[in-house]
Parts: sequence; C-alpha cells; structure tokens
Amino acid sequence: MNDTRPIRAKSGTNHEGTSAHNRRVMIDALRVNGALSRADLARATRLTKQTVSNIIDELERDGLVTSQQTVRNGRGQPSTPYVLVPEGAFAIGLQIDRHMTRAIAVDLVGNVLVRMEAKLPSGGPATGAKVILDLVADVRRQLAEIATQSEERLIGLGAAMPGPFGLAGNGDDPWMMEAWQKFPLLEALAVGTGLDVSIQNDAAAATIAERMVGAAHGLDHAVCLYVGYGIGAGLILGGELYTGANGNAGEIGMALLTMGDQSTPLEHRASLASLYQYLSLDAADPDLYAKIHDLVSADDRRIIAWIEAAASDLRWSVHLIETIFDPQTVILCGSAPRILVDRLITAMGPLLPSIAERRDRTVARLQIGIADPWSVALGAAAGPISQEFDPRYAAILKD
Amino acid sequence: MNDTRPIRAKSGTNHEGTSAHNRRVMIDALRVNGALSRADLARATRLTKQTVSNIIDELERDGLVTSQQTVRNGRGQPSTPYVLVPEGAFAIGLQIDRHMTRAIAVDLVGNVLVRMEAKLPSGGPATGAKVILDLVADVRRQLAEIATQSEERLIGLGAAMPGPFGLAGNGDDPWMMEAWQKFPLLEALAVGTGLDVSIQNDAAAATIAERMVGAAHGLDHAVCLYVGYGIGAGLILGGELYTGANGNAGEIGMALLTMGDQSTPLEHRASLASLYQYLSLDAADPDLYAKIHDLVSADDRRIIAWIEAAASDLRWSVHLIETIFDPQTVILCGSAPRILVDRLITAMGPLLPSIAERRDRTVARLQIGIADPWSVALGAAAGPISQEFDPRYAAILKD
DNA sequence: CTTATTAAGTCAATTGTCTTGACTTAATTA
DNA sequence: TAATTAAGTCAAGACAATTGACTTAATAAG
Repeated sequence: MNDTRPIRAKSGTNHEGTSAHNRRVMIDALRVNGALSRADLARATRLTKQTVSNIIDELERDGLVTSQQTVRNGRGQPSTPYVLVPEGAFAIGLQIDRHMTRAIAVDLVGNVLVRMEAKLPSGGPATGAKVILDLVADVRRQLAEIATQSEERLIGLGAAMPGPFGLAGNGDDPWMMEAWQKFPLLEALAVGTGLDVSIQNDAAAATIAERMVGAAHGLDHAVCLYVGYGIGAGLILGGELYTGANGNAGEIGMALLTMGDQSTPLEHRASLASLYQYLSLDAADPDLYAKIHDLVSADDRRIIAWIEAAASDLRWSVHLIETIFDPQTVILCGSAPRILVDRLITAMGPLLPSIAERRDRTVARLQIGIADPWSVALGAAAGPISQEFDPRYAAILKD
Repeated sequence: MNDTRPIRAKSGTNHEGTSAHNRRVMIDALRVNGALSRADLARATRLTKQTVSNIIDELERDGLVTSQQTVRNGRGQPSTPYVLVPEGAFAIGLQIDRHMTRAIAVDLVGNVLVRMEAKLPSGGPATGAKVILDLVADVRRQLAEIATQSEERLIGLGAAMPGPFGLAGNGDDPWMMEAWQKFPLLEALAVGTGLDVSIQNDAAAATIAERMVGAAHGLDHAVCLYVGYGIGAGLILGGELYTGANGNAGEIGMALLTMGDQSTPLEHRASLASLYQYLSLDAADPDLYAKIHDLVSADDRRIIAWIEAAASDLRWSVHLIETIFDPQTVILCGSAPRILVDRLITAMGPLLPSIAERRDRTVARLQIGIADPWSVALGAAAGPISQEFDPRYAAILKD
C-alpha cells in the first residue's frame, strides 16, 4: 500500500502462544485450588490427560511444581496430587513512598521471605535513587542467604509508587512525588539491578497482592479500594488487572465530589493525607502509625469524627464502584493502621443499596483486605510473578 | 481428589483456538484499516506471509474477504489488497423499548439493510412477544429479498433492552420493563426464530455500534455515555466490551449523586425520562422526538434550563469516567433527538480538568457518537457480528 | 477369593497449524 | 539490460495438542 499510515492490528498467535497459555492455566489452577492431580487438571482446563501430563512433566522439570503422596479416592488408580513449589520463582517488590521506601522478596506462592525498609532523604531522586538501589541489593543478598538458587530464579523487580503517571504535575503535592514521577525510575532500576523492572501505582500493587494472597484470590471481577496516603482503586476485570489506556485507570482519588457548589477531590476527604492534615500530624514521623493506633484505641473525639466523615465518602465510593463495575466483591485495603481500616469498615455499614444486592451472592459486597504498611511492597513483588505466570490474553499473542 | 468442591480453572487452548484467533485478527485488521495486502497483514499481525496466505485463502473461500485490483507501490511485485465482503455475514438486531420495538438487519461491515419498527402493546411480554417475533420475521423476509444467501449467512439475533438484569425489581418503573426483564426472552426468541440469541442492555448495544461503525472504531479503550430513556455507560476495555460479573457493568444511571443531604440517581436528573417528566411529555407519543426537536429549535426556555442542568451532571460524569477508566476517549451517544445531543455536548464544554488532559492525545476527550433512535437496534445487530468475528480472549479458549 | 469395574496415567501414532527457506513473479532503479 | 526490491507461493519441517489402546492400582460385587 502506498500510504505510510501505520496499520493497526492485533497480534496473531502460534503454537508457543498456545503452550504458554496452557502452562499458565495449570499454574493458576494449582494456585487457586491447591493440590490437584493430572486428571483433575485435565477436567478443569478441558485439555486432554496427555497434554496435561506433558505440561506437568515440564513444569516439574522446571522446578515449578512437585508431586505429593498419592491419595486413594475410591475405585481406580490412586491419584498423584501436584502443588506449586514455593521456591520455583522469586521476585522483589519495591515501594517508593513519600518519606520511605520498602522492599520485599516473595516466592512463587506469595510468601514474604525478606522485608526491609529505609528512610528516603528529602532530596528526591537525586539522592534517593542510591538509597533505593542499596535497599534492593540488601534484600537480594538476604534472599540469597535463605534461598538457594534465588538469583537464577529471580524473575523481576516490581516497583510501586503513587500515580498518576505521565501528566504535567499540578504542583500541589508537597512532598516531591512529582520529582519521582518525572524521574526515569524504570531505566535507573533496570540498569542498577540488571533485572526486568515494571512500575505501577500503589493501588494497583495492593490489588495484585489481594489477588495473589488476599481477599481477591481466585476472583476474576474485583475492585480494591485502596486507602493510603492517597486513595485509589485497583481493578481486576475479567481476571486481569486493568490499567487503562495510559496506566492511570482507578485513580479515583482525583474524582471530584460535588457537594453543593464546591467540589473537592475524594482524596482530600478520605485519605490518610487528609487525616494528617486534619489532626496536624507530621507525615514523616516514623511513629505515625503507632500514634494513630493509640488515638483510635482511645476513641479520640477528633479521629472519630474524621472516620465518620471518611466512611461516608467511602460508602458512596463503594456504591459507585458497584454500580459502574458490577464486581463480585469490593475490597477495602490500604497502607494504614489496621485498627483504622477496621473502624472505617465498621463505620461504612450499612452499605448503600445498589445492583450488588443480589440473592445469588457468594462473597460479601465489601470485604476487608490486607491492611498493612507492607501491602504495597508485597503487591509490587507479586507483579512480576503475576506477569510471568498468570493466564492473560497478552501472553498468548506474539511479542 | 475426594472432596466434591468444584475446581476453578481457566480453560486451556489448542490449535483450533490459535487458528480461530488468527482468523479474527485478520478480519479485525481489515475492518479497522480497510484494504490490506497479504504482506501488510503479515507485518501487522506478526504472522508469516505463508500463514496469512493460508488464512486469507480460507476466508476468501468462505466468502468473507475478496481481492481488489492489484496496486503498484514502487519496486517489487504489485500487492493485491483484500477487503471484507459486506455480504459475508448478516445479523439481526432487536431493540425492546418501553413503547415500541425496532429491528434491524446488518451485514458484516455494519451496513443497515433493513429497518422496521412496531408499537408494543401495553400488556407486557404476554402480548408483546408475538409482536416482536412477527417483526423479526418481517425483517428476515425483507433481508432475504435484497440479499441472496442471507439465511445461510445469518449468524444470530442480538437483542437489547434496558437493564439491569437479574435483580429484584424496585417497582418504580412505570412502564413494564420489569415484566420484560423477568420474561424468559432469550428462550422465547431462540425458539421462535431458531437463531442464536444474545441479550444485552441498551447502553452496551449502543457501544457496540460505536465500535463497529462509529467514534470508537478501532479504539481499544473507550467509554460510551449513553443517554436514552435511561442513562448508562458502555465500556470498551482492552478491546472488548466489559459487562462485569453479572452483566450489569456500566449501569451508571443508578449512581447516586449526593447533593447536600439528599441523593438522587443520575438517571433521575439527566435522562430523557427526566426530561419527559420535567416537561410533562407523554413518553408513548409517537411524535415525541419531533416535538422535542421543535422545542429545542425554538430555544424553549424550559428545555434550555433542563439542558443546562443535565449538561452539568453529564460533565461530571465524563470527569468521573475519565478518572476511573483512563480511556482514549469518551463518546456521548444516545437514543435521543440529534439536536438535543448536540446541544447537550455544547453545554457540557468546557470539560472539567482530569487526568485525560494529556499532551499526547490523538482523539478528543469527548466525542459525539451515533445519536439516533436506531443506534441501539444497530448495536444489537452488531453484537452477534462482533461475537463471531472480533478478536477476544474467550474465542481462543476451549468451549 | 476371584472377577468386574472404575479411574489415573502412559505410549505411540496422528492431526492441525504455524514456520522455514528456497523459489517465482513483477515491478522500479541504475 | 541488469540489479534490486517486494509480493506471494511451494514444499518440507517443527511443534503441540489429540486420539485410542494400553497399563496400573484401587474398590465393589459375587
């Protein structure tokens, strides 16, 4: 054709795509169901016994699955259950937050093997990059001590930081995240570690964690409402994390709530940042979570008021998420003191009526997720594992 | 395994899945780009020339593509462009609305070949089912007159009606849609026509129409904001229509807007239903659209006020959609008089600031879609075509 | 206790689909 | 006129799932 307009087309697939998909399906089935025999896998995946046998043999050779004691289940030859081998793969997760950075090493099934943190100096990436690379190197060293072959089986480094990405900053962030968002972090990490690096926002990372080891385990339609310094949503749609056209899907914190004439972003009303401001707390204080814990435990009048107000906004957010996404469940998670999340979820009940009120529900409309300062780092680490081993459309296609 | 808990697993795939996917990719590429040579297709899909040749031969034998005059493009053998054959497939679309039903026949590329409508009697499905089946039969007869082989190449019947589905009715719908939603329409249509039948909500149908022949053509991340009797959103996420865990994703009309202390569903403020109520119009009046057209043309004071109010809510809706989905574009479409949609879109500017304000935009943040009383029926017809020929994850998998 | 039945799992041959590399065709450029 | 470039075909090969018969090992029936 003689014009130079680029041709838009989806990618084709071939044998390798088929094979890669089927491998992933096996691993996913073992992750969701626990031990399964070859016959179980054949029935569940609709592949033939022979195909399953070949793939399981290969996975066993690769050290990703292993057999257990045979079990007798009535007539017929006893079956041999297979399970995932935790040491089959490792990944490192890195959270870059406003005042600190955390790094975690996980294995194939999501066990946390190493966790370390460091304070980030206030100079932004110029000084912070070295701190981060050192932290990653430390985690890697520690991992190597407790897991043989960890280096050979280290599949990548997942980083998480507050989004959104790719935008001109609005300048209202007081703490340098803008500088970090502009910094070519991916390249710096890739060069500094020699690993495959991926970056996502913190809500998305927390969601990946929920899917691997939390309340979204085995669910294909779930939305995580993440409450941290900011507030965001992570979207599991059709079994995959949805990130939108530019990687910024779910940045619900920037949604404007119009109350009367004035509009405020949700983030200014229901995030930890809003709590810190409301209580005049120092976000850089290392004992911050303990202080909040104490305040909540003591039923401090002001924090109770904040919880009530935030719960009201979050209640509405859940309603909106249910209305727009029709998920199997909504999960409230966060990098926040656990007691605060517990109080929030209590204060959010009863939920607003919505299309989620169905008779055929099997999981609760709203569940509590991993509420832990480490959840984002954990999800960051789970990212490469998911990328490498979970079934996904893109994995079938070429390139 | 000796427990009876069902095993959850994704489906595997095999050669036929590969082949089916590659066929769909070819068809999609031709639909999006127009005429392409085998070499173009090979480059765009990353398949080999030989594979493309085989698939194109097969598609040509099946009557889905045809070659055009060869074209010389500089050195080398001239290329032979291929295009989709409109008569390669047909589908029938059916819209069931409150007071009427519309049916359309389309071909593979989305040309409308037949359109017919009928008034629905007020007795609900008991009397309406026969009217609908007769209408479909009439459309089918007319289609057969203008298109030979239409019966052999008729791939299905797509139906569209207001959602949400599968819920206990709230009883506030004055016009029987509840009865229709409870009626086993799918079975009735399948038995009555002998065709493959699928059902979706009207916003989803309008969205499918936008993707096939409208503003979302070739886009993989787009959200359609549908304004009709109700209001809803259709979601194209990652190249596929997303319908949620229970088929009710996008039912944004039920989203509550909290203004001060009281909350109202969006639908009560910005839909045609709200306009009818505001102006005391009879929704069953066959000349309704003409009347609204005249009122808008005459700048009727009251309708202008409604437009201003509705535009304000829709402006906020667009902001919310952009914030949550991060789509390439938002499309305002509807079963509404065109002039009203034009006025609405004008009144919606300027849009609220959002993450959609990017320097690298190639399409407008907000576009106008097919604003036409027939758009839902068109999308309903496009549904089976899309289901059969568009690339989608599920098409690769077994069963 | 013996035999039938059932289910897990393997073996070897086959099938379906894409890939590879050499070849043919038909145009432009030197 | 010859070299170059690109489209497209041919025939053989590679890869991965399928098929159907077979083996193994348990329980159930007589």
